[in-house]
Amino acid sequence: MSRYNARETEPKWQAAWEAAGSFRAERDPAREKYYVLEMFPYPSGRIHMGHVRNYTMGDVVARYKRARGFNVLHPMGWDAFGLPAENAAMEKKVSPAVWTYQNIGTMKEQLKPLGFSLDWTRELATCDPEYYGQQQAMFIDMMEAGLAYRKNSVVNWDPVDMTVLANEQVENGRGWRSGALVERRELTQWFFRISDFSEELLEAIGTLTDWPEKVRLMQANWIGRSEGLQFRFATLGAPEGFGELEVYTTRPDTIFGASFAGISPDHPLSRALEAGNPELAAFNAECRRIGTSEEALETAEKRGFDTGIRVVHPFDASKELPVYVANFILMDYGTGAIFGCPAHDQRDLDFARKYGLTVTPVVCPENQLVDEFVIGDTAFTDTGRIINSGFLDGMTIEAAKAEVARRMAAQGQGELKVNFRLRDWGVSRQRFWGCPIPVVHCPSCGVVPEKKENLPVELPADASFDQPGNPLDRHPTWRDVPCPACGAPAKRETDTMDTFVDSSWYFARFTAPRADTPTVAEDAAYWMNVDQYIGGIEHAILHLLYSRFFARAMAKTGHLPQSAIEPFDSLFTQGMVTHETYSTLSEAGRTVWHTPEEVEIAADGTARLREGGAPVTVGPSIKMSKSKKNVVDPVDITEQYGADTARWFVMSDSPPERDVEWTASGAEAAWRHLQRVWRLAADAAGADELPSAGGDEEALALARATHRAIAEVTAGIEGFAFNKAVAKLYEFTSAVAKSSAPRAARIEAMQVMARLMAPMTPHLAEEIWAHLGGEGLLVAQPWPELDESLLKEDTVTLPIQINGKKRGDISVPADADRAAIEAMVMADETVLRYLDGGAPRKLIVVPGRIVNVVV
RNA sequence: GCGGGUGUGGCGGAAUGGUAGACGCGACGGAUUCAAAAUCCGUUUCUGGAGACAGAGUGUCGGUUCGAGUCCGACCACCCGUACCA
Repeated sequence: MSRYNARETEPKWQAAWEAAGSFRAERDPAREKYYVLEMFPYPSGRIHMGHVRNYTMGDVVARYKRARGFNVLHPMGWDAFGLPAENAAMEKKVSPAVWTYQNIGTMKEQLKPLGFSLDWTRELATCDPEYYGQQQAMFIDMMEAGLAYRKNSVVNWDPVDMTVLANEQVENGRGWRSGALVERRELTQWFFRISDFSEELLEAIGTLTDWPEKVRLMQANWIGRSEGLQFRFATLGAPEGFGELEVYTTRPDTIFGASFAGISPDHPLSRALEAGNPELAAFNAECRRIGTSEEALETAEKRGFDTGIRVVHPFDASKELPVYVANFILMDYGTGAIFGCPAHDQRDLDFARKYGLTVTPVVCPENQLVDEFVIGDTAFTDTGRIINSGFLDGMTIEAAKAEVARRMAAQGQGELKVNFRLRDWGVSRQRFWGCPIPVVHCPSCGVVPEKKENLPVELPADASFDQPGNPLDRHPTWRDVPCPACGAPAKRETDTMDTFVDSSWYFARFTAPRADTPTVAEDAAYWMNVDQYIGGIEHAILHLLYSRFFARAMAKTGHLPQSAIEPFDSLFTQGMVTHETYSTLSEAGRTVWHTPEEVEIAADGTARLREGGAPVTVGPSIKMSKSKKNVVDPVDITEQYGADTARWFVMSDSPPERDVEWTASGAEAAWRHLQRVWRLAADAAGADELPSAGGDEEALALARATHRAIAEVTAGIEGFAFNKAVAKLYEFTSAVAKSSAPRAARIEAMQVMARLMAPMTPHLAEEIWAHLGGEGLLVAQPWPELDESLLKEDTVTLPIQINGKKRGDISVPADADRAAIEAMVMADETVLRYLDGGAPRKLIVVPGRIVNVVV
């Protein structure tokens, strides 16, 4: 018996598919289309198990849908701009473009042998001028449509490297390279008006019925609609021009519990006070060192600075509240100023306790006496009745909110306002390796878009990375250009675009990747939307929200049909591939990460370096990442066992939406199973026709198993439960192996086996198909048809519970009614034993499911 | 901090409120073999018992139900995101 040789077989079928053009997608209005897309990879240099898992899932869907008769679009590209290329440029003296295209070449070489059914003729890379030139054209359209504008905003500034840092590059408030304390610096930057769409993006979540509920929730919370009151305090002792302090609150009902007002360190009032108050200036400087990330700001110790300014309570002029600058108030949300009601907000309470401010409860739980209600260390945030609040006393929270709003409006001091947490999308990056923002700054004309015929504005090939900062800033021949409007000497914008812009429309570009416009109407109309989008849960908010916005912006500027403003019909978020982390400490006390290959794990679980034997700290299993070096190379698996084994393995065991921890042990098992299937096929083909009594019965039993497999595998694939589909294929394999059905029946079973396995293990499936005399390429065959009549069972086994515990079971005809089952149960030996002569207190019969006898 | 998720044998996991542990890995036993590899068959949640069987058991504590891994409440641990990593 010859063994199945993946190394020879896989390239053979890949060549056959290539020659047949099996995966080329052509627009054909006569056929129903299906667009399946996996989030495109960043070309880091090598593919990893996460890619294999992601693209295998998409490929299973693509191949299955093709077998179902759809005209399938399944493209691939590269999310090719980004920081790592610049880091490589600085560290290895290689140009970002060279580094990136080399990586793309390597990764393509590693992907191809996996046999994904991709239309490679549509390949694109976002760093290619062919792609980003069209992006620049859309940027100009968006400027003209009022969707792009400039305003000031803050960045992390490294004062030693004189460069802007990404949040990731800030470690404990210091720059990762220089170690310098980070500052916040204000720059004029480009923004997209995503906040104009807050309400619509929120509303439309309701239409995304084939998205995971968790993603819809996360997006809704991110957009963060709140209904509140915006009002103005009169100030005492504030500088010129700050007679009022405008605050936003969602709890106007607690206004009588207010004990302080708080403003962000970046609030204009705080900035105005800094000049004459060195202490405050120092406090603010320290706050700014926390950086710009919300996480860092929120987890930092809550601190405040009493400005000495007071505000007057809007309903009681005798009450004055101190105004604090507080490090936890974000300038980006609301007005950058709040009032604090410690009794009913935990953060305010912590703050009040720290600075000795009064804590007055103004909402009392219904079941508690007002006199006995005191606030300890926990703020009361539930519902109740208003107390200690003058004219609000006795009201519900809702009534009090309305009353406060009414009186504020009457006093001309405030108004109801709907607020969103979602901020406009800042797209400027002070970096080289991104899509240049196609505008020119002219001393007389101001900000002028580049002429479309001059696009693309290409990145220079000769940038230097020998000093930190953006090389475009110090590249005179690239930077100095005539103004597109008046021709006078002017300067290009040297900021490039956020890489999220690149990934916000690549799905649309795939429908016409070589066009000299961003999209082509007919192609977009035919192929959009993406029917099935697959990617990591880590993109649940930003990438998907930006794409939803961008599709709307493209519709407004005529680049997508209105029907495509929600570009992803169905979304599946796969779990990540995780692995343990291995680290040692360097002499300088810094953490040094090691790859799994560098580490040897002993039987007792302790780990040491293969080289030198130094003890290694084993960290928790987290997302595979280059920076932590906890990566496993799929190329090794593919070379040893073949693509089908790797594909089969990543589809088995773990449910696709869950994280999977990579272990090497299963690959061997997957390979063994594929060998077994091959042997079964070869056996069936070579079997002698044995005249066996009962052959018909055996054949029927095998046909039943076959059709059960068709039903179960189909359900598994349709329901994105690939691990269950795989489990059912294991069972089916077992059934065929044990069957002594005649040759023809076994050949038929194995032909169905090949067709059911084809989405996961396409090469093996083709080989079996050919070996068993199947017509043409299996890839062009339809999905096996199910004969429902073969699924029906004559008898079913019902478990019997006594008091909810299983004590036995009975076999009953499948069509037995309740009364018949009851009679059989009451005659059952086990039941009689437990009843001990008595009558059951209750008898629950769920036909086809279970029987429960309560004694 | 905040938002979202996950938690079941030695391991990955299965289970429309209805037999907890399908399927796979590992382990153990057997067949085949001069022997091994490969392959095939069987056992495998834990505790007690020769066994029939009994008791316990789905992160922790409590609740709803004839019946809870599944529903509700409180907590614990870990993971993802937190707007300049992609």
